[in-house]
Amino acid sequence: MQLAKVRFMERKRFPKAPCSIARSLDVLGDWWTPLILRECLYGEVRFDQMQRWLGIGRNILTRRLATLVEQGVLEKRQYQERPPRYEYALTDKGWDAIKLLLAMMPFGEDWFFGDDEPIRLYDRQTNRRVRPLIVDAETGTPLDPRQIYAGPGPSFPPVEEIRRQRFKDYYRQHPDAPS
Amino acid sequence: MQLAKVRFMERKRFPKAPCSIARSLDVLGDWWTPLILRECLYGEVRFDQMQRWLGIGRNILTRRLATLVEQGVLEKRQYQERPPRYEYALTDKGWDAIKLLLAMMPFGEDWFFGDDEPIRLYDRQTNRRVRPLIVDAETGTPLDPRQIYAGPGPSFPPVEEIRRQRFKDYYRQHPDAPS
DNA sequence: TTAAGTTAGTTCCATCATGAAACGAACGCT
DNA sequence: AGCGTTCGTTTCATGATGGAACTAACTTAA
Repeated sequence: MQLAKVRFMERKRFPKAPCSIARSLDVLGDWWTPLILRECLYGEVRFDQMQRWLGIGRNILTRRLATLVEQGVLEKRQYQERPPRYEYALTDKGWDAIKLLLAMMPFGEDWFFGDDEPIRLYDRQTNRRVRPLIVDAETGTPLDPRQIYAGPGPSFPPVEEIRRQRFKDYYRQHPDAPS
Repeated sequence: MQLAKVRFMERKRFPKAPCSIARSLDVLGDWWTPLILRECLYGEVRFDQMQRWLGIGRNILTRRLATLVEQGVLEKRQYQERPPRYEYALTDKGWDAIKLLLAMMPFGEDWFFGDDEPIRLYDRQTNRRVRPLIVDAETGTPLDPRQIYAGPGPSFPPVEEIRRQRFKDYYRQHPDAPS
């Protein structure tokens, strides 16, 4: 018979957190998942290819792929009958997740590589170099995080309203902080 | 006397990986770090504030903050003499990291919230709504990951050239894949 | 001046997650 | 039949984590 043991420490997840960041991290917030998606972008879509390039444990890869399929980020599809072999294809959601990886590239280049970017992106049609940049969708101007503040949307739980208030207070006291 | 024990399993890190994504993940690739940075964006820059909002263990928070300061993402600064109290301010590098969080928001909204975005961003000057979007820096057009391929930059280790070749092979065989 | 509260941590411990290596099942080749 | 390859699963030792208790230094209330 199974006793109802008290559970300490489960990795915290926020499946209902009213925060896009937390929810996104729930999907790809661990160490390996983004790298697995990177392999998909590079065209390494088979179990063994991924395993070799990443040096990830096969058991871990098994679990991660299962989770990603479960979450609708990847799609397992058979590419061969006998023996049955599978590859993992990005779904629409998966391709959207790839955008987050693209956003990481300029950060890595700026802070770790300088002119020595290890990887470059090209347009498949024009073969022209592509550089990801985060802008404001309305105006098209590059986003400066220091210029931004956050506020609750329409469905925000009331208790969190306090946070917005705090934010305003803080910046009232430190008009130029933190910089 | 300290015996030279064999070390199994350390969390894999890629401090020298020729990949901006891996290097970025080395800085903020775990579960809590992005949420800590989110709190900084919201103006919750003190130990106890962060701890309460996030529900993170204090020991973990201690370690994460130390790491972030070490990596130059945050700066510990005294805001009070007696008793000495500190707050954590984003550095330039930190503000750049915030951009990655901003990139996550549309993903979370599109796939988890729909019109019910829990958090909105506003311009601190104009108070106009701001929506992050990833575009190509040259042309300003929204990035479509399916339209992109990756290639090695100037400093890429030769062995990785194979990857590029593979990539090309793959897409020669599947001109429209993976979709 | 004493008692209680706050802040910013550290320490200890049980449990979870991870990487390495071994194992295994299904098939292909010869 | 025997061997290798592919795609995993299982086992095990160790690292990472969350929770609770503890500490040290100071502030505030009585």
